[in-house]
Amino acid sequence: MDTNRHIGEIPRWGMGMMARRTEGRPGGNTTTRISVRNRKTILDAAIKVFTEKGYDGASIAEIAAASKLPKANIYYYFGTKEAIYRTLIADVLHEWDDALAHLTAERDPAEALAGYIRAKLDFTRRHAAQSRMFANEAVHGGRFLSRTDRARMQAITHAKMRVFEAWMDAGRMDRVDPVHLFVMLWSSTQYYADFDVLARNALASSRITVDDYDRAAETITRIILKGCGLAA
Amino acid sequence: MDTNRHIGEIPRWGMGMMARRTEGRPGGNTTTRISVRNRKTILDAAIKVFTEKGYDGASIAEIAAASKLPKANIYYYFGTKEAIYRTLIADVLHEWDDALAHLTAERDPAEALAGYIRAKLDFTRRHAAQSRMFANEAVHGGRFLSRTDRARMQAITHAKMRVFEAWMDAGRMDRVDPVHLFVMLWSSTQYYADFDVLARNALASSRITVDDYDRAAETITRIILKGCGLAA
DNA sequence: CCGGAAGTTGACCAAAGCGTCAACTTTCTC
DNA sequence: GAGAAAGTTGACGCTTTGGTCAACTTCCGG
Repeated sequence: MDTNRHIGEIPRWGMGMMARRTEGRPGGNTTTRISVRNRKTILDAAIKVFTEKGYDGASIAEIAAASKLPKANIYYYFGTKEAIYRTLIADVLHEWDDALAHLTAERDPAEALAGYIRAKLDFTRRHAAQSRMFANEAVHGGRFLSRTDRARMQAITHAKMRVFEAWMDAGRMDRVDPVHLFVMLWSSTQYYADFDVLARNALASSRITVDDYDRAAETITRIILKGCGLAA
Repeated sequence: MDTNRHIGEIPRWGMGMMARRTEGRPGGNTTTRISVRNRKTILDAAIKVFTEKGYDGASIAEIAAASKLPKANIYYYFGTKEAIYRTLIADVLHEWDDALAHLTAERDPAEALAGYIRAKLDFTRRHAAQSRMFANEAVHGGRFLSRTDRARMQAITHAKMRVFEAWMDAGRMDRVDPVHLFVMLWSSTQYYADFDVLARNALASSRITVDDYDRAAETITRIILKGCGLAA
């Protein structure tokens, strides 16, 4: 209903099976100077457009305009709108791993949590567009999150929940439900990027500054740490 | 670029000025049995569609199908897609006030906060679709949030922040930044509805149950209260 | 039970959307 | 520097979409 719309069941091009488009695209797999540069240009432009308009609202024409390349050229590198989007989603998913790396069972819980909160807020501040793009995807039910993506996310989340549990077992923090603690961490650190308008409205300012992020980090850290029985 | 597309600068219908559409619509203002029923039918169907697809992704044809009314009939009651959407957004905005009513300076802070968290989670659970629709609107920068809407939200938020400050001044809770406390409350209670896919993934279940919501309420309440120096 | 208001609806329109294509130019490779 | 591979692009096809319209039926107060 989205893609392949007027192509129907039977491929019209020669060659066997599907192939073509996304994979097998003419410029889809090349790694030449030009192709690398152009793919980057396109993805950068696409982030902006997808962030502002969402998947459905974004048009290839707009991405073309933003990247200053003709529409047909976009199709030369990415066979479909979906292919561009999926690439971007996969990217952001991987980029979150860095912040998560803070949470290891060996570290001091207070230190680790504080580090995580700070790293996560830092990331969302610097990559607000991607953050929002992902938020949009999630709000729409994760239509383009593959089974693998979900499994990966789940594995990582659960690994971190086991870290919390290890801390609790060792009596190093209060016993709380790890899932919901994780949600609190995740949601409060995402908020400023994902719901920028609302945050700005609450802060009564036209832009969220680095100072705002600092204060957010401090407040969230203090409440979470104390809330989990971790002395400051 | 969205609406009024092929109408251009000059209205084509007779009558002076704009008028027509949204306001002045034929069936736009009537309060007959039939019109009330149909408007409700349409809005109910529209919530579903807008929630799933977002503003841009939703099509009137789809809303028509979902409400089992012909497309032209939708236009009889709502002049534009935007009019339907705006109505829905305005509605949800008002419905949040109820939960907020918990937060008054006179009440015991611990009790008030616990009540708020519970009420908010309850609301998002029962009106998950609207919640998500609003989240989607916010993620897209609040294109359809009028100046009045924003002002109202800001006024309410700030009023509640003053409640927090009153509690702090009276030494009834720790001194923390009220904006960011508010964000923590808001974001963690919205998460389960807005990011349903992610929450389900973390919970490793196919549906978020009432029990899940209970555990969420308990965990969030405990961490926030203790985190703000409020004895359980 | 009549006349006007309210409601219903199929057919239609123009714009915008995604994706295609074939001809052309630039860039490599040997 | 010639031939092949890679890249470029304007014009085009078909579908969907928001919105309109005019003819028709139903409803309701007097």
